[in-house]
Amino acid sequence: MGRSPCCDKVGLKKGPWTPEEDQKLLAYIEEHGHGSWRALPAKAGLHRCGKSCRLRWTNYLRPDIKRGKFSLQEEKTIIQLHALLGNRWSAIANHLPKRTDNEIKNYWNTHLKKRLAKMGFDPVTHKPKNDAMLSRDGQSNKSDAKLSHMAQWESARLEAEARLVRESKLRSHSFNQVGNGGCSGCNSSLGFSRASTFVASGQLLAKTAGIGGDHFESPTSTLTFLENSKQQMIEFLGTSLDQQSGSIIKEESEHDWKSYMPNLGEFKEGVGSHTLPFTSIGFHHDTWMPMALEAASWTAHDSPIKTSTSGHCSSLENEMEAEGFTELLLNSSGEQSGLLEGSGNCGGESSENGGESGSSRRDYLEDNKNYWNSILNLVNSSPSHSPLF
DNA sequence: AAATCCTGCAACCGCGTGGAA
DNA sequence: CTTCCACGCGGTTGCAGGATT
Repeated sequence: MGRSPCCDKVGLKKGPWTPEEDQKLLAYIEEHGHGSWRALPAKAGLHRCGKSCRLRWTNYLRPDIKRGKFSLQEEKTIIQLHALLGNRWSAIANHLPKRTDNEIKNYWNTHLKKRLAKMGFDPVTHKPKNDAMLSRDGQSNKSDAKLSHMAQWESARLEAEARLVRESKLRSHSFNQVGNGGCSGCNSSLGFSRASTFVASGQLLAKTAGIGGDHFESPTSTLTFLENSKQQMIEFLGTSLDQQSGSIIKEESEHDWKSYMPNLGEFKEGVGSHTLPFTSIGFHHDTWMPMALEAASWTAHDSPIKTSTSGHCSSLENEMEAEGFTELLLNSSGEQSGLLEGSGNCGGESSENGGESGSSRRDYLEDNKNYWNSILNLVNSSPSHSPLF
Protein backbone atom coordinates (compact mmCIF):
# COMPACT_ATOMS: atom_id res chain seq x y z
CA MET A 1 0.00 0.00 0.00
CA GLY A 2 1.17 3.47 -0.70
CA ARG A 3 3.77 2.46 -3.18
CA SER A 4 4.86 5.12 -5.54
CA PRO A 5 4.20 4.05 -9.09
CA CYS A 6 6.44 6.64 -10.65
CA CYS A 7 9.36 4.35 -11.28
CA ASP A 8 7.17 1.76 -12.93
CA LYS A 9 6.21 4.06 -15.72
CA VAL A 10 7.64 3.19 -19.06
CA GLY A 11 9.61 5.78 -20.92
CA LEU A 12 11.43 7.06 -17.91
CA LYS A 13 15.15 6.88 -18.09
CA LYS A 14 17.11 4.77 -15.66
CA GLY A 15 20.74 4.18 -15.03
CA PRO A 16 23.65 6.55 -14.79
CA TRP A 17 23.02 10.25 -14.96
CA THR A 18 24.51 12.33 -17.70
CA PRO A 19 26.13 15.71 -17.05
CA GLU A 20 23.24 17.34 -18.89
CA GLU A 21 20.73 15.75 -16.59
CA ASP A 22 22.75 16.72 -13.58
CA GLN A 23 22.85 20.28 -14.82
CA LYS A 24 19.12 20.40 -15.35
CA LEU A 25 18.40 19.01 -11.93
CA LEU A 26 20.90 21.25 -10.24
CA ALA A 27 19.66 24.35 -12.01
CA TYR A 28 16.06 23.62 -11.21
CA ILE A 29 16.62 22.93 -7.54
CA GLU A 30 18.85 25.94 -7.12
CA GLU A 31 16.15 28.12 -8.55
CA HIS A 32 12.99 26.54 -7.20
CA GLY A 33 14.01 24.12 -4.53
CA HIS A 34 13.03 20.53 -4.99
CA GLY A 35 9.46 20.91 -3.82
CA SER A 36 7.53 17.82 -4.72
CA TRP A 37 9.94 15.26 -6.02
CA ARG A 38 7.21 13.62 -7.95
CA ALA A 39 6.45 16.75 -9.88
CA LEU A 40 10.03 17.84 -10.23
CA PRO A 41 11.15 15.81 -13.27
CA ALA A 42 8.46 17.26 -15.50
CA LYS A 43 9.13 20.78 -14.33
CA ALA A 44 12.87 20.36 -14.72
CA GLY A 45 12.56 18.72 -18.11
CA LEU A 46 13.94 15.41 -16.98
CA HIS A 47 12.75 12.03 -18.11
CA ARG A 48 13.37 10.49 -14.74
CA CYS A 49 11.15 9.51 -11.88
CA GLY A 50 11.07 11.75 -8.87
CA LYS A 51 12.66 9.10 -6.78
CA SER A 52 15.63 8.92 -9.05
CA CYS A 53 15.96 12.70 -8.95
CA ARG A 54 15.82 12.76 -5.20
CA LEU A 55 18.47 10.10 -4.97
CA ARG A 56 20.73 11.84 -7.41
CA TRP A 57 20.38 15.07 -5.50
CA THR A 58 20.85 13.69 -2.02
CA ASN A 59 23.67 11.35 -2.88
CA TYR A 60 25.59 13.30 -5.42
CA LEU A 61 24.54 16.77 -6.46
CA ARG A 62 23.83 18.31 -3.10
CA PRO A 63 26.41 21.04 -2.55
CA ASP A 64 27.17 20.16 1.04
CA ILE A 65 28.48 16.72 0.26
CA LYS A 66 32.00 15.79 1.12
CA ARG A 67 33.49 13.21 -1.17
CA GLY A 68 36.60 11.17 -1.05
CA LYS A 69 38.34 9.03 1.46
CA PHE A 70 36.94 8.61 4.92
CA SER A 71 39.18 9.85 7.68
CA LEU A 72 40.11 7.74 10.66
CA GLN A 73 37.88 9.87 12.78
CA GLU A 74 35.01 9.22 10.43
CA GLU A 75 35.69 5.51 10.46
CA LYS A 76 35.76 5.54 14.19
CA THR A 77 32.49 7.37 14.29
CA ILE A 78 30.87 4.93 11.92
CA ILE A 79 32.04 1.91 13.85
CA GLN A 80 30.93 3.25 17.17
CA LEU A 81 27.61 4.40 15.88
CA HIS A 82 27.06 1.17 14.07
CA ALA A 83 27.65 -0.67 17.30
CA LEU A 84 25.05 1.52 18.84
CA LEU A 85 22.52 1.91 16.07
CA GLY A 86 23.01 -0.99 13.74
CA ASN A 87 22.33 -0.51 10.07
CA ARG A 88 20.53 2.73 10.52
CA TRP A 89 22.58 4.57 7.99
CA SER A 90 20.59 7.73 7.94
CA ALA A 91 20.92 8.04 11.68
CA ILE A 92 24.62 7.43 11.44
CA ALA A 93 24.89 9.91 8.62
CA ASN A 94 23.39 12.55 10.85
CA HIS A 95 26.54 12.40 12.89
CA LEU A 96 28.86 12.57 9.94
CA PRO A 97 28.45 15.97 8.41
CA LYS A 98 28.60 16.05 4.65
CA ARG A 99 28.46 12.31 4.27
CA THR A 100 25.41 10.62 2.84
CA ASP A 101 23.80 7.55 4.24
CA ASN A 102 24.41 5.79 0.96
CA GLU A 103 28.08 6.58 1.08
CA ILE A 104 28.39 5.44 4.65
CA LYS A 105 26.48 2.28 3.86
CA ASN A 106 28.73 1.54 0.93
CA TYR A 107 31.83 2.26 2.91
CA TRP A 108 30.69 -0.01 5.67
CA ASN A 109 29.83 -2.82 3.32
CA THR A 110 32.98 -2.57 1.26
CA HIS A 111 35.56 -1.67 3.87
CA LEU A 112 34.68 -1.70 7.51
CA LYS A 113 32.54 -4.79 7.52
CA LYS A 114 35.21 -6.78 5.79
CA ARG A 115 37.85 -5.57 8.12
CA LEU A 116 35.83 -6.51 11.14
CA ALA A 117 35.09 -9.90 9.66
CA LYS A 118 38.72 -10.41 8.83
CA MET A 119 39.65 -9.65 12.38
CA GLY A 120 37.22 -12.24 13.60
CA PHE A 121 34.36 -10.06 14.68
CA ASP A 122 30.82 -10.29 13.64
CA PRO A 123 30.18 -7.04 11.81
CA VAL A 124 26.56 -7.19 12.78
CA THR A 125 27.00 -7.59 16.48
CA HIS A 126 30.54 -6.30 16.83
CA LYS A 127 31.14 -9.39 18.86
CA PRO A 128 33.95 -11.89 18.41
CA LYS A 129 32.80 -14.64 16.15
CA ASN A 130 34.67 -17.28 18.03
CA ASP A 131 31.92 -18.34 20.32
CA ALA A 132 33.86 -21.42 21.29
CA MET A 133 36.07 -19.20 23.33
CA LEU A 134 33.09 -17.79 25.07
CA SER A 135 31.82 -21.18 26.05
CA ARG A 136 35.09 -22.46 27.30
CA ASP A 137 33.92 -22.30 30.84
CA GLY A 138 31.31 -24.88 30.01
CA GLN A 139 28.26 -22.94 30.95
CA SER A 140 25.20 -24.51 29.49
CA ASN A 141 23.09 -21.47 28.94
CA LYS A 142 25.34 -19.57 26.63
CA SER A 143 23.18 -19.77 23.60
CA ASP A 144 20.16 -18.73 25.53
CA ALA A 145 22.07 -15.97 27.11
CA LYS A 146 23.28 -14.86 23.76
CA LEU A 147 19.79 -14.77 22.45
CA SER A 148 18.72 -12.85 25.46
CA HIS A 149 21.48 -10.40 24.93
CA MET A 150 20.45 -9.96 21.36
CA ALA A 151 16.90 -9.50 22.38
CA GLN A 152 17.89 -7.04 25.00
CA TRP A 153 19.98 -5.14 22.58
CA GLU A 154 17.16 -5.12 20.15
CA SER A 155 14.81 -3.92 22.82
CA ALA A 156 17.12 -1.09 23.56
CA ARG A 157 17.16 -0.12 19.96
CA LEU A 158 13.46 -0.46 19.61
CA GLU A 159 12.89 1.58 22.68
CA ALA A 160 15.20 4.24 21.35
CA GLU A 161 13.37 4.31 18.10
CA ALA A 162 10.04 4.58 19.78
CA ARG A 163 11.29 7.35 21.92
CA LEU A 164 12.71 9.13 18.95
CA VAL A 165 9.36 9.02 17.31
CA ARG A 166 7.69 10.38 20.38
CA GLU A 167 10.15 13.17 20.77
CA SER A 168 10.03 14.12 17.15
CA LYS A 169 6.31 14.37 17.37
CA LEU A 170 6.49 16.43 20.48
CA ARG A 171 9.04 18.75 19.02
CA SER A 172 7.13 19.25 15.86
CA HIS A 173 4.10 20.25 17.85
CA SER A 174 6.08 22.79 19.81
CA PHE A 175 5.22 21.04 23.00
CA ASN A 176 1.71 22.35 22.81
CA GLN A 177 -0.06 19.08 22.81
CA VAL A 178 0.49 17.92 26.31
CA GLY A 179 -0.15 14.38 27.34
CA ASN A 180 -1.20 12.87 24.07
CA GLY A 181 0.13 10.17 21.82
CA GLY A 182 0.29 7.52 24.46
CA CYS A 183 3.27 9.07 26.14
CA SER A 184 1.84 9.29 29.54
CA GLY A 185 5.10 10.49 30.93
CA CYS A 186 5.09 13.52 28.76
CA ASN A 187 2.24 15.25 30.47
CA SER A 188 4.11 16.50 33.41
CA SER A 189 5.86 19.45 31.96
CA LEU A 190 6.45 21.65 29.03
CA GLY A 191 8.66 19.84 26.63
CA PHE A 192 10.02 16.71 28.11
CA SER A 193 12.13 16.59 31.15
CA ARG A 194 14.56 13.83 31.57
CA ALA A 195 12.51 12.43 34.38
CA SER A 196 9.37 12.28 32.36
CA THR A 197 11.19 10.51 29.64
CA PHE A 198 12.24 7.87 32.10
CA VAL A 199 8.70 7.33 33.09
CA ALA A 200 7.55 6.82 29.57
CA SER A 201 10.44 4.60 28.77
CA GLY A 202 9.97 2.60 31.88
CA GLN A 203 6.46 1.92 30.89
CA LEU A 204 7.61 0.88 27.51
CA LEU A 205 10.19 -1.42 28.92
CA ALA A 206 7.73 -2.89 31.32
CA LYS A 207 5.33 -3.45 28.50
CA THR A 208 8.01 -5.03 26.42
CA ALA A 209 8.77 -7.34 29.26
CA GLY A 210 5.19 -8.34 29.51
CA ILE A 211 4.46 -6.25 32.54
CA GLY A 212 1.21 -4.64 31.75
CA GLY A 213 -0.85 -5.56 28.81
CA ASP A 214 0.17 -3.49 25.86
CA HIS A 215 2.44 -4.43 23.06
CA PHE A 216 5.31 -2.35 22.11
CA GLU A 217 4.96 -1.71 18.45
CA SER A 218 8.18 -1.12 16.69
CA PRO A 219 8.44 1.35 13.87
CA THR A 220 10.89 -0.96 12.23
CA SER A 221 11.02 -4.43 10.94
CA THR A 222 13.07 -5.52 13.90
CA LEU A 223 9.80 -6.19 15.59
CA THR A 224 9.85 -9.53 13.94
CA PHE A 225 12.90 -10.49 15.86
CA LEU A 226 11.41 -9.14 19.02
CA GLU A 227 8.31 -11.19 18.58
CA ASN A 228 10.28 -14.28 17.82
CA SER A 229 12.36 -13.80 20.88
CA LYS A 230 9.56 -12.72 23.09
CA GLN A 231 9.90 -15.53 25.51
CA GLN A 232 13.59 -15.09 25.97
CA MET A 233 13.10 -11.40 26.25
CA ILE A 234 10.51 -11.78 28.95
CA GLU A 235 12.68 -14.18 30.82
CA PHE A 236 15.67 -11.97 30.62
CA LEU A 237 13.93 -8.79 31.49
CA GLY A 238 12.02 -10.50 34.18
CA THR A 239 15.25 -11.58 35.72
CA SER A 240 16.59 -8.11 35.49
CA LEU A 241 13.56 -6.72 37.11
CA ASP A 242 13.82 -9.16 39.95
CA GLN A 243 17.47 -8.62 40.45
CA GLN A 244 17.23 -4.94 40.48
CA SER A 245 14.26 -4.90 42.77
CA GLY A 246 12.37 -2.56 40.66
CA SER A 247 15.21 -0.22 40.09
CA ILE A 248 15.00 -0.42 36.36
CA ILE A 249 12.92 2.58 35.76
CA LYS A 250 11.84 4.79 38.47
CA GLU A 251 10.52 8.24 38.41
CA GLU A 252 13.89 9.42 39.36
CA SER A 253 14.87 12.98 39.55
CA GLU A 254 17.69 14.23 37.43
CA HIS A 255 19.81 14.22 40.51
CA ASP A 256 19.26 10.56 41.01
CA TRP A 257 20.21 9.40 37.58
CA LYS A 258 22.97 11.88 37.28
CA SER A 259 24.70 10.20 40.14
CA TYR A 260 24.85 7.06 38.08
CA MET A 261 26.10 8.72 34.97
CA PRO A 262 28.27 11.60 36.03
CA ASN A 263 29.82 11.78 32.63
CA LEU A 264 26.54 12.67 31.13
CA GLY A 265 26.42 15.92 32.97
CA GLU A 266 27.24 18.07 30.04
CA PHE A 267 25.45 15.89 27.68
CA LYS A 268 22.13 16.16 29.34
CA GLU A 269 22.23 19.91 29.27
CA GLY A 270 21.38 19.69 25.65
CA VAL A 271 18.33 17.62 26.10
CA GLY A 272 16.43 19.49 23.49
CA SER A 273 18.69 18.46 20.74
CA HIS A 274 20.94 15.75 22.11
CA THR A 275 18.74 13.21 23.66
CA LEU A 276 20.28 9.82 23.63
CA PRO A 277 17.87 7.03 23.09
CA PHE A 278 19.28 4.82 25.72
CA THR A 279 19.44 7.37 28.44
CA SER A 280 15.79 6.81 28.83
CA ILE A 281 15.96 3.17 29.54
CA GLY A 282 16.91 3.26 33.14
CA PHE A 283 19.82 2.28 35.30
CA HIS A 284 21.09 -0.63 37.24
CA HIS A 285 22.14 0.50 40.62
CA ASP A 286 25.09 -1.81 40.87
CA THR A 287 26.47 -1.15 37.45
CA TRP A 288 25.77 2.53 36.93
CA MET A 289 24.77 1.58 33.45
CA PRO A 290 21.50 2.34 31.80
CA MET A 291 19.56 -0.75 30.96
CA ALA A 292 20.09 -0.25 27.31
CA LEU A 293 23.76 0.13 27.76
CA GLU A 294 24.04 -3.00 29.76
CA ALA A 295 21.83 -4.59 27.21
CA ALA A 296 24.61 -3.93 24.83
CA SER A 297 27.26 -4.80 27.28
CA TRP A 298 28.47 -7.73 25.31
CA THR A 299 29.33 -5.29 22.63
CA ALA A 300 31.51 -3.38 24.96
CA HIS A 301 32.72 -6.22 27.01
CA ASP A 302 33.56 -8.47 24.16
CA SER A 303 34.64 -5.68 21.99
CA PRO A 304 37.66 -5.80 19.77
CA ILE A 305 39.23 -3.33 22.05
CA LYS A 306 39.47 -5.63 24.95
CA THR A 307 40.11 -8.71 22.93
CA SER A 308 42.96 -7.13 21.14
CA THR A 309 44.82 -6.58 24.31
CA SER A 310 43.99 -9.79 25.99
CA GLY A 311 47.21 -11.54 25.28
CA HIS A 312 45.21 -14.65 24.53
CA CYS A 313 44.16 -13.82 21.03
CA SER A 314 47.38 -13.61 19.18
CA SER A 315 45.91 -14.31 15.80
CA LEU A 316 43.68 -11.34 16.15
CA GLU A 317 46.39 -9.21 17.55
CA ASN A 318 48.56 -9.72 14.56
CA GLU A 319 45.92 -8.69 12.18
CA MET A 320 44.85 -5.77 14.20
CA GLU A 321 48.34 -4.50 14.57
CA ALA A 322 48.76 -4.64 10.87
CA GLU A 323 46.34 -1.91 10.10
CA GLY A 324 45.44 1.55 11.10
CA PHE A 325 42.15 0.13 11.98
CA THR A 326 43.77 -1.29 15.05
CA GLU A 327 44.54 2.11 16.29
CA LEU A 328 41.16 3.22 15.34
CA LEU A 329 39.59 0.66 17.56
CA LEU A 330 42.12 0.96 20.27
CA ASN A 331 41.90 4.66 20.37
CA SER A 332 38.19 4.70 20.13
CA SER A 333 37.99 4.90 23.85
CA GLY A 334 41.02 3.29 25.25
CA GLU A 335 43.19 6.33 25.16
CA GLN A 336 40.96 8.42 27.21
CA SER A 337 39.31 5.81 29.24
CA GLY A 338 41.82 3.13 29.98
CA LEU A 339 39.76 0.56 28.19
CA LEU A 340 42.88 -1.25 27.22
CA GLU A 341 43.50 -2.13 30.76
CA GLY A 342 40.68 -4.58 30.66
CA SER A 343 40.93 -8.11 31.85
CA GLY A 344 42.89 -10.63 29.91
CA ASN A 345 39.89 -12.68 29.18
CA CYS A 346 39.74 -13.29 25.48
CA GLY A 347 36.20 -12.79 24.38
CA GLY A 348 35.16 -11.86 27.84
CA GLU A 349 32.27 -13.22 29.73
CA SER A 350 28.68 -12.55 29.27
CA SER A 351 27.13 -9.98 31.46
CA GLU A 352 24.76 -12.49 32.93
CA ASN A 353 27.65 -14.00 34.73
CA GLY A 354 27.21 -12.84 38.24
CA GLY A 355 30.09 -14.83 39.64
CA GLU A 356 32.91 -12.56 38.71
CA SER A 357 35.44 -11.60 41.28
CA GLY A 358 35.28 -8.14 42.71
CA SER A 359 38.16 -6.74 40.73
CA SER A 360 37.23 -8.25 37.40
CA ARG A 361 33.70 -7.14 37.95
CA ARG A 362 34.96 -3.67 38.54
CA ASP A 363 37.09 -3.86 35.46
CA TYR A 364 34.18 -5.02 33.50
CA LEU A 365 31.98 -2.25 34.73
CA GLU A 366 34.69 0.25 34.15
CA ASP A 367 35.18 -1.04 30.65
CA ASN A 368 31.53 -0.73 29.92
CA LYS A 369 31.41 2.70 31.36
CA ASN A 370 34.39 3.89 29.41
CA TYR A 371 33.41 2.32 26.18
CA TRP A 372 29.99 3.81 26.24
CA ASN A 373 31.21 7.07 27.55
CA SER A 374 33.25 7.32 24.43
CA ILE A 375 30.14 6.82 22.39
CA LEU A 376 28.25 9.29 24.48
CA ASN A 377 30.99 11.79 23.96
CA LEU A 378 30.92 11.08 20.31
CA VAL A 379 27.23 11.61 20.10
CA ASN A 380 27.42 14.58 22.34
CA SER A 381 29.76 16.28 19.97
CA SER A 382 27.60 15.53 17.01
CA PRO A 383 25.69 18.16 15.14
CA SER A 384 22.81 19.59 17.02
CA HIS A 385 20.51 19.31 14.08
CA SER A 386 20.55 15.61 14.40
CA PRO A 387 17.03 14.35 14.56
CA LEU A 388 18.12 11.24 16.31
CA PHE A 389 19.55 12.58 19.44
C1' DA B 1 48.27 -7.88 -24.47
C1' DA B 2 44.12 -10.19 -23.51
C1' DA B 3 41.07 -12.40 -20.43
C1' DT B 4 39.31 -12.91 -16.05
C1' DC B 5 38.47 -11.61 -11.47
C1' DC B 6 37.71 -8.31 -7.92
C1' DT B 7 36.33 -4.03 -5.86
C1' DG B 8 33.84 0.08 -5.10
C1' DC B 9 30.25 2.97 -6.03
C1' DA B 10 26.06 4.83 -8.09
C1' DA B 11 21.63 3.75 -8.70
C1' DC B 12 17.56 0.94 -8.31
C1' DC B 13 13.99 -1.61 -5.81
C1' DG B 14 10.75 -2.64 -2.41
C1' DC B 15 8.95 -1.68 1.99
C1' DG B 16 7.41 1.13 5.89
C1' DT B 17 5.61 5.35 7.56
C1' DG B 18 3.20 9.76 8.04
C1' DG B 19 -0.03 12.69 6.44
C1' DA B 20 -3.69 14.24 3.50
C1' DA B 21 -8.06 13.35 1.39
C1' DC C 1 -11.59 4.98 9.80
C1' DT C 2 -9.81 3.84 5.40
C1' DT C 3 -7.34 4.66 1.34
C1' DC C 4 -3.96 6.80 -1.29
C1' DC C 5 0.18 9.49 -2.03
C1' DA C 6 4.79 11.00 -1.33
C1' DC C 7 8.80 10.32 0.80
C1' DG C 8 12.70 8.21 3.23
C1' DC C 9 15.24 4.24 4.35
C1' DG C 10 17.89 0.04 3.89
C1' DG C 11 19.05 -3.85 0.98
C1' DT C 12 20.57 -5.15 -3.36
C1' DT C 13 22.19 -4.93 -8.07
C1' DG C 14 24.86 -3.71 -12.05
C1' DC C 15 28.58 -1.65 -14.10
C1' DA C 16 33.05 0.61 -14.65
C1' DG C 17 37.64 0.43 -13.70
C1' DG C 18 41.57 -1.56 -11.52
C1' DA C 19 44.17 -5.73 -10.30
C1' DT C 20 45.63 -10.16 -11.27
C1' DT C 21 46.61 -14.16 -14.02
